[in-house]
Formats: sequence, structure tokens, C-alpha cells
Amino acid sequence: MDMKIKIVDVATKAGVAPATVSRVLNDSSKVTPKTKAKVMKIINELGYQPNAAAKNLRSQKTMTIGVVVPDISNSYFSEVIKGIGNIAYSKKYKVVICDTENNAEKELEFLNLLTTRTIDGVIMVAPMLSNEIILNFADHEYSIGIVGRQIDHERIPCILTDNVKFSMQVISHLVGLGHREIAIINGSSHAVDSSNRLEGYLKALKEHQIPFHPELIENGDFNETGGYEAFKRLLAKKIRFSAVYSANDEMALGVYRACSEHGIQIPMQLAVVGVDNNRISKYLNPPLSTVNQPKYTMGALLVEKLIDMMNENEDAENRILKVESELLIRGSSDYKIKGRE
Amino acid sequence: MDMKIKIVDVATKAGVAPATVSRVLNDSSKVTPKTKAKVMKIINELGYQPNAAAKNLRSQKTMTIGVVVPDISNSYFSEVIKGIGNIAYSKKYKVVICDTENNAEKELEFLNLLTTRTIDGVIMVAPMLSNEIILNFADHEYSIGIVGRQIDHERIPCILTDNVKFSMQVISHLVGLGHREIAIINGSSHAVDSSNRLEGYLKALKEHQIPFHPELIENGDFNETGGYEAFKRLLAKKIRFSAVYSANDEMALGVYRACSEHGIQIPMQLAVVGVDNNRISKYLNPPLSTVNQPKYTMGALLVEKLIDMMNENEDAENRILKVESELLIRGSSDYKIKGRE
DNA sequence: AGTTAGAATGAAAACGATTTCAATATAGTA
DNA sequence: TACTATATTGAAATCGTTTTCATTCTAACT
Repeated sequence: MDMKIKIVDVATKAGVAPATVSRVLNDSSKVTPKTKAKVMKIINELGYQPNAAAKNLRSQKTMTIGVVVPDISNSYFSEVIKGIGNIAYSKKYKVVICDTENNAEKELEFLNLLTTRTIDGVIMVAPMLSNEIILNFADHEYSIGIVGRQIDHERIPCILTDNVKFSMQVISHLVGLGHREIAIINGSSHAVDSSNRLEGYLKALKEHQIPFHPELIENGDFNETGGYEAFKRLLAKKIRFSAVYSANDEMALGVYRACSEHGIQIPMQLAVVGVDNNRISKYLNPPLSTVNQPKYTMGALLVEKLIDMMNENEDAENRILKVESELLIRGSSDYKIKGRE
Repeated sequence: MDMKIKIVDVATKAGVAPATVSRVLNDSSKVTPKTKAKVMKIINELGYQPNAAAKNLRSQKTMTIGVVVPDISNSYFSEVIKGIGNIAYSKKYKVVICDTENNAEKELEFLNLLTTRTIDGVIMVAPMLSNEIILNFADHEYSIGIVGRQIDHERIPCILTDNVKFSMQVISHLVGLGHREIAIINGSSHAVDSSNRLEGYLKALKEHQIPFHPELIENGDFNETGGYEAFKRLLAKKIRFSAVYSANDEMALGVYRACSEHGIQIPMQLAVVGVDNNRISKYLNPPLSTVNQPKYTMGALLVEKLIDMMNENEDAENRILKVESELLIRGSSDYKIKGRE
């Protein structure tokens, strides 16, 4: 290949010192317009590109941030990534992505890129790791941001929506349609999101003076299959319910499948509401009611905050970012019914 | 933060030279089991992690490969990425992703990571850049792999399916259902894929002795909106056609929308077949017939080949990888009809 | 013109690993 | 035991920048 040209090559050809070339490129210290022009001319002539590794080594930063997501093919996460990517890109940061496939070990291993200084910071979207582990990294001065969960550490920016609040909205909406036996297919029971959503569910029931039946709670794994199986378990209990609140759209997909197998008509016999506004949801038959979170914005705002904090442009005051969700009522819950055996 | 420990710290504490520690870590040259154990013990004790930038600089590689896709939220691309990511990961490579949002400039700019040595190689999925530009990079000894297009350069591995072949299958399938006026919504007219798909379309018509009507061809931009608009243009021509072959599922989504607006029944009044087997397709109403490409496998095989070629483990003989596609017949084309005005 | 403050530039150190090459230890053979 | 061939180890160079600190230049002021 063509011998890679180095900063010293540019320097000698331009008749200056390497330091000057560096200064031209990073316009840090002042350089005379004249020498700047001279150096730039040579840089273009030679097509010089600074070596990233050398730069990283000397400057002690890599200008890249990592993003860990449970599943890149889920549109929720890919939208968040888009937001992160665009903002990062505009600030000259690169983005390396890790799709953990819901594997906590892989998530942990990815965090090692922090310790090897391969990345300057990391954004964890709906992390699987315990707060404890994450806090430990933050204690060691690594930069971490979280999407979708709140972690209390002054170095960790978080962005989230109010799970309790929108869950109450969902339930209220269903109650408004006449439902009183409302099942919930929640995420895995130890996830913080899940407990918040359950809290909203319970709070709303209470508000509407509807008795709570513990049998109406099931947990899935946030996947289509998990939703399918959870719904089958609900059916097996032979209890009355006329609506299902699914903790995400993906699991609602499983509910749809089970319903079609059992000949249950949505929304006439069963109302369904999900969360996430997955790309698929509006194309379902009937279109799925869901809670829309501003995914792109969440990614964008958080990465901005994280970069600011990394560069110490920001006080740690408002490191908890909250955004509003919105209930989208579609065909899967637009029908007033009485109930179902 | 805790003072980052370096290889020399490990070395002194273990009573050996830095070189030995390096050898233990990279088990290249032989080290006595005894000293190896001694060094490993200290490494673990101190929790030593080698600095990536220093490593990259000295070894002249970064162990990361870049991936450029037009749209990360399209399940076609995210599946390819999954395949790439998993294999790369297993070979100790990191993956940097660039979502170009169909922006050719962004694609070009990303290739700069090659010249700055930020990445060791790059995989372009359905690239927008001209062959010329890509070939130029390859000529400068940069490692590039292509998914979904064939580029003739001994250094560029490619993986693709036979567009002509599966297009013929699609058309034959439609003809088998009794269709004789078959419209095609192709990709942008200058894309190689598009011309291949058109070739397959024409070839199949000829084979079945069906006259070709140029008005039945429209081009979209591979997005929902593009498909919608292309279909509207077809309708505006007031010509007879009873089936549409859409160059991807995304555009077929637009066809569905237009049909629902115009009260056109799929598949009774119009058969629709797409390409890609997008995650959404089987959930549509009716489910969309489509051509499935082994996306995950394509990503996986190509990255494997690319890495092999980068490390010169491989001759350049079989750098063109071909995989089979499969026509999935679903509800959007399972109805025999005569035609439509 | 001479002095000096401040700006522009250069020389050399530093970043933290790998790798080459020389030196030493080990084992095998006579 | 002495010698040689080989396997381990260490010293020092190296990768290509940025940055510190010293030096030179410029211009402004007396």
C-alpha cells in the first residue's frame, strides 16, 4: 500500500515542526494564518490523515462511546440508537454497539471496553446488570449513562419516562371502556420497570375502586414467546378478564397469536394495550394500542448529557432526565364491552 | 480515579520485564508455566487491563471493524448486523456501526475511519456509493466487504443472493396464480439490485410468453413512502394490472396503505409480493408474501471471510459468496384471479 | 534604537503497549 | 564435566501523535 504518511512528513515538507502541524489540525494554540495556510496546503496535497491510535494514546481519549442494548432488531432500541448516533456523530464521537441478546454476561463483558480505554463512556439501554455492578463502575470514574432506568449516582445521567404514570393512563383508558377485570403481563418480576408498571396498575385500580385479583398478574420476558406463554397461563386459570395490559408490544404480539389460536376476537372479546409503540404495532390487525415513548429523543438527550458530563461542561444537578409518554389508542382497545368468561 | 496500572507496574511487582508480561497476555512466544502463573497472579491481583490505544498503536491494528447500513431500524439490516456482530465478537473484534440514513456523504465519511486507522476493515451493507469509489479504497489496500452487491476486486469479498433468480420465481408464482399484468415497483433505477430484479422480471415474462408493458414499471426509494407514491403513480396511469412485485417489503407497506385508501382488496383484487421478509411482513393483514434472504447468515459469513482475508488466512479464490433466497407465499398472493381494471 | 511583553514556533518528552535483538538460563550430548 | 543448541527472558527501540517548556520572533512602547 502507499506508505502511510505521518505528521512528520507533512512537517518537513511544509518546513515546520510536527507540533505546528498538530496545532493546525487541532487549532488549539494560535498559529499564524500564513503558516496555517502553508501547512493546510501540504496536508491536502499529501492527503494526510492522523493516526487514531497515536492520537488516542497521547490524548487519553478515544472519542467513541459504547451503547449496549438487549436486542438491536427491536425497533425500540434501534430508535434509541439512532438518536444516540446522530448526536454523537455531530459531536465527533463514534459509536460502538453491543447487542447482548439479553445476555447479562455479554453486557458485563462489554463494560470492559471502559477499563481498557477503548471507549470513553457507555450508554446502557434497559440494562440487565444490577445497580450494584453499575454503581461500582461509576465509582471508578467511568462514564455511564442509562436509558430507561434510574440509578442514583451523581456521575450517572439517566433518562426515563414515568412508568407509574403511563400505566395508570392505560388502566384508566381500559376502565373507561368498561373493563373491570384487567390482566397484566409484566416484564420479569425483578426489573425496576416492572415494579413501577405494577404500581401504576394497582394505583389505577384503587383510584377506580376496582378490586385487585393477584391471579391477573403474569410475567413474561419481553419477547413474543414470553407474551404468548404468559397469556396461555392466564387462560389456563379460567378466570374472567376482558383486557390485557402488556408491558411491551413485543409480548402483545404473543397475545395476538394466542388469541388467534383460541379464536378470541380483539377488541370485541379482549382489549389489548402494549408499551413501546414498536414499528410493527400499527400494522397489526387490529392495530395495537400502545404507549409511545420518545425513543429517538431519549437517546439524543442522554448522549448529549453524558458527553457534557464527560467533558465537565455540566453540573450534576439535572442528571435525571424525564420525558413524557403518550397513550396511542388504536383498534385493539376501541370497543366498549361488558366482560368475558 | 484509581491510578490506572500499567504493564510496567505488573512487571515490577512480578519481578519480570514488561516484555514478559506482554508475552503472557498474548501468549505468542513461549513463557515458562512457572513465570506465566506468577505473572497471571499479579495481573489478577492488580486487575490489570492493557490500554487499547497503546496496543493499537504498536500492533498497528484495532481489532474493530466498521459496518455501514442505510437504516439500522430496518429489520433487514439489523439482522445482518446481528450476524456480523456475533461472529466478530467471537473472534475478538469490536463492531462500530454507522447508520447513514440513506445519506451517501455520511457513508463516504465513515470510510475515513479506515484511513485514520480507527478500524481495520469495513462492511458495507447495500452501499450507496459508486463502485468506483469503493474500488479506489480497495486499491489502497483497505479491507472492505460488501453485503448485497457484487464488486469485482480481488480484495473485496461480497455476499449476495441471485436477484435475477428469485425475481423470476416471484413472477412465475404470480403467473401461476393467473396474473398476466404484473406491475413492478423497483428500487432506484441506478442501483445494481434494481437492474437485476428488472432483468429477472423481464426474463420471467418472456419465459411465460407474456407481453411486456413498460408502463408497469415504477421506481421507489425503498421506503414506505416511496412505495406508496410509486403505487399511486401506477394507479394514475389507469392501466390494467392484477399484481405488484415490490422490490422490498418496506415499499409494499406503502402499497398496502394506498390499497386501503382506495378500497382495493388484497389479494382478491391485487396480489402483492415483496422482498426481504421484514419482521413486520408476517403480521400484516393479509400477511405479505415475500422473498426471504438469510440475513443473519449473510452477515456472519461475510465478516468471517473478511477477517480471514485481513489476516491473510485465505486465498482470494472464493471471495464471492452466494446464498439462496426462498419465496414465502403468504396471504397477499394466495388467490387465483383473472385480472383487474 | 533599545527594551520588553506576548505571540508563534520548535525540540523533546510522554502516552503504554509490542517486538526485535541480545543476553542468559536450561537441557541435551559427548 | 564441558560444550553446544535451544528455550526464556530482558533492554531498548518503536508505533505516531500531543503537549510542555524553552526559544525565537514580532511589535509596541519608551
